[in-house]
Order: sequence, then C-alpha cells, then structure tokens
Amino acid sequence: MSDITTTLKTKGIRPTAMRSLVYQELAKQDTAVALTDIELAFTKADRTTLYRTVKTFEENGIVHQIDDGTGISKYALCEPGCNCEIENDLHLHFHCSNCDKTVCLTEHKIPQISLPDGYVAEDVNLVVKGICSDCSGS
Amino acid sequence: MSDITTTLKTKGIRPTAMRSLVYQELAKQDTAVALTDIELAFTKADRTTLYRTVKTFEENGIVHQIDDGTGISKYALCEPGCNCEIENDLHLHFHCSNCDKTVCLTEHKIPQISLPDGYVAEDVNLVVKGICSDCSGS
DNA sequence: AAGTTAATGCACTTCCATTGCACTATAATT
DNA sequence: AATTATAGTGCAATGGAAGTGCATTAACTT
Ligand SMILES: [Mn+2]
Ligand SMILES: [Mn+2]
Ligand SMILES: [Zn+2]
Ligand SMILES: [Zn+2]
Repeated sequence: MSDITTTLKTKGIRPTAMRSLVYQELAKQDTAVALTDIELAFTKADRTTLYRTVKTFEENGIVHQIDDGTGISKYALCEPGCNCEIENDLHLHFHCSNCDKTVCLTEHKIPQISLPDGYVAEDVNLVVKGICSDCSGS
Repeated sequence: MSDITTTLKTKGIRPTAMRSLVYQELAKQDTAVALTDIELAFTKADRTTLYRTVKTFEENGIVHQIDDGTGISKYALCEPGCNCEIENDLHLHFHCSNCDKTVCLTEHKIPQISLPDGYVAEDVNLVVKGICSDCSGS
C-alpha cells in the first residue's frame, strides 16, 4: 500500500486513483495552486472531479485554501502535523505581484491580534503582497 | 457648494450628481459594503455606473477596497487624512461569520511583518474572521 | 453658445465557483 | 462470486460577480 494511500486513509477518505494523483500533483508544487492549474495537469479528468477532490481534501485537513487577494482560490498541502480542520494553522501567505505566485510561509506564524471588546476571533488571514525572492533577485 | 462636492473636487474628480449620491450612501454605512449593496440602494442607476463610480473613488483615495475572504469585494470610505492611494493605510478588517458584515477596525493597525530574505512587501491584508460585537452580545 | 471631454446606460462577455443528475467504480453483505 | 449499498466521477447547466465596447448624455472650457 503506497504512502499516499495511507495518508488518505488516515485522513478518513477513500484513496481513489484520482485522489492519489491529485495529492501527488499537489506535493510536487512549491507554491499554492489554483484549480485551473490542477486542471491543466490533468487534461483527461473532469473539472468537477478535481474541484470536489480538492474540496474533500480541504474538509479533511489535507489541503488548506488560500485567499491571496486575486479573487482566485489557491490550495496547498498542509504541513505534516497540521490540524487546520480543527485548529487553524496561522502561517502567513505571500503573493508576488510580479510572477503572480502565492507561497505559504509556514515558518512565519501570524502574530496575536488584539480586537475591540465584544469581538471574538475564529480565524485570521494574513496575506502580504509584494515581490518574491525569485523576482527580487536577491 | 456642498461639502461632498468640495471633497470630490479636492480628490481630483468631477462632482457629478451620481458621485455625490454614492458618496453620501457610503458615508451612511457603519460597515464595508459590496457593490450589490450599493445597487440595492440605487435601483434606478445602472450597475456599471455604480461600479465605475466606486472604482474611481478607489483610484482617487476616497474609498478602499477590502478583500474579506468571502470572494466579494467590499468598499468603505477612507478615514479623513488617509492617503491610501499613495501609501497603504494598514488597519485590519473584521468579517463576522454570523451576520456576514465586514468592518474596518481603523484603530487597529497591522503590526510589522517579518519576511524571509529576498521578499519585499508592498501591501498587507489582514482579516480576522469571527463574531462581531453585535453578534456576540457583549 | 459651441466645442471638447468625461460620465452614464445598455448590452454583452468572461471567468470562476457550484449544483443536479446520470453513470460508474468501490466496498460491504449475502 | 453475485448482489446490494454507498461513494466517486463526468457531463451539462447555472449563478454571481467583474469587466468591456460603444452609443448617448451631461459637464466643463473657451
Ligand atoms: Mn499556507
Ligand atoms: Mn478599512
Ligand atoms: Zn515572484
Ligand atoms: Zn456579526
């Protein structure tokens, strides 16, 4: 039984061929990807299937969705040991305005945010926009 | 010459009737609003006009756009003295998962964010999702 | 008032997200 | 192993928000 199959089972979902392939594809990435990116990698598979696969992954803490401000949802595999379906993994995200890539900065946790009285925080989303290290040339 | 007219002229745009009305509508709000909200307030005006009016406001530092993670852009009047078309006004935003309202927490500035080497920050978006003071009942 | 420039309204388009339903594969039961 | 139940997949269609082209109208300049 493959490594990915085990992972999927552990997360409580059926390890279908499609899911294993999508998982593999996501694991290859060093940036967060949009659904259309995944579509391009699987021209034979249906958009809906990929869509639902990613949704399933999200609901089961395999990937997390990133709203990078472009209006297009991005997805990235969760870190090993991440429990973001229960408690949020509050790392920050970076969106490069030059190459349009979005990356997880998993080492950079979001600082504690103070709120006015009466406000209760459930989730925090912090996205920095700018020039990534590949594009700044340093 | 009305107050709003002066404001619009100061910001460098023509003070049309439509713009004054939209400005007035935005000034009434205590939360950030979507374009569809504005549409509902001006059933006689065309969507496109409202769309371009808000865009113009945004380009001229009259309103700022807020990406609250819902996928629907929200807009709010800038604070007096805000220069967000030149330099970002980095206050945080709160989106209530109960009443779906988005508010500017203009007093709560976004803390300095450290980035890995090579990354250059141009803009920061910080959105806290949770229960607002109206909904938490405290 | 005439001429110029900008704003508005209408129609149309694009893009991503999402759903319903039929079909197929997988797993469980007999 | 065959049957039944359950879950996944593919196709088609829909919805919602954002954006564009162009003709018309209003606002400003002279
Ligand atoms: Mn991430
Ligand atoms: Mn704001
Ligand atoms: Zn880049
Ligand atoms: Zn609320």
